[in-house]
Amino acid sequence: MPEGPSLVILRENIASLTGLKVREVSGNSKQDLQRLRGRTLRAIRTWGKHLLLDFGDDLAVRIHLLLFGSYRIDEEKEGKVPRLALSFTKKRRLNFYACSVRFIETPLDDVYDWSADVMSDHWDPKAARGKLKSMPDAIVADVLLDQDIFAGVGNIIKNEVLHRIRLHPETPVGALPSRKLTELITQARQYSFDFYEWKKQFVLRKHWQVHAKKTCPRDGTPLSYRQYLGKAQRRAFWCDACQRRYGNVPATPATPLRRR
DNA sequence: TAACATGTTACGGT
DNA sequence: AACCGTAACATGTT
Repeated sequence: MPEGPSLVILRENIASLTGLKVREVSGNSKQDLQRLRGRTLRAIRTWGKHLLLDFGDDLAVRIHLLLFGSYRIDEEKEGKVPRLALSFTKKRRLNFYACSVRFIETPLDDVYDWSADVMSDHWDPKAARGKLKSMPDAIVADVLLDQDIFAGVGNIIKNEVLHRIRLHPETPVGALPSRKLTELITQARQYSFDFYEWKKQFVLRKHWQVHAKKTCPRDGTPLSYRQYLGKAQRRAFWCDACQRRYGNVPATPATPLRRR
């Protein structure tokens, strides 16, 4: 559920709540939810993996679904206590479960750098390039997950983008030829839009080339897999035959199993 | 069925 | 202060 494109879909699914007034609020969030009572939902925005319910007058609710979060529109989830349940006028409802809920009491434009959001109209590839230039030693698997650079990109998108551009996950940013760096930035956004379309059509999974796969779709080469790769310590799937590693950086030894 | 996963944050230690 | 590693959280799926 929770990568950037899924949040855009969520935003679109609840767009019809814009302009409605909150009649009742409940939920097990620690925020003072009753402050929302009687307020009008002025706008719904997203930034990366954040859903932003803007109630105006410097009060917005930030929802982050993390790994397990979910939502329901105009219905309840059987046997689950909502973290936040909003009842609106016109008998509309919106529930969120197992997620992070926080108030933001600063204008959203002051808090968020919209140019970093790969799904945003304000996405700025040049800004991303500048940030990447300042961190030559970081590996590409880590920078794709860096929300200050590629807000909305998650682990699936990371793995798929790197395969699409035939780039090894452990390549340091500084070792990338200029054109490859351009591809990385371009495809971080392009793949996210492909993800968005496939997700809407319920065909996302079948388009996965490497994520959670065993062999490379190009020629059946067994994929390499590391459970905890890079600083982010996330799963990486890649093909050593077609994903090139740049730079004279020795392959890192297999990551020791992280204690869990 | 136990382990894991599309994610992040809080906290303690250095 | 900045950085690092670990625990914690939560739930559907395999």
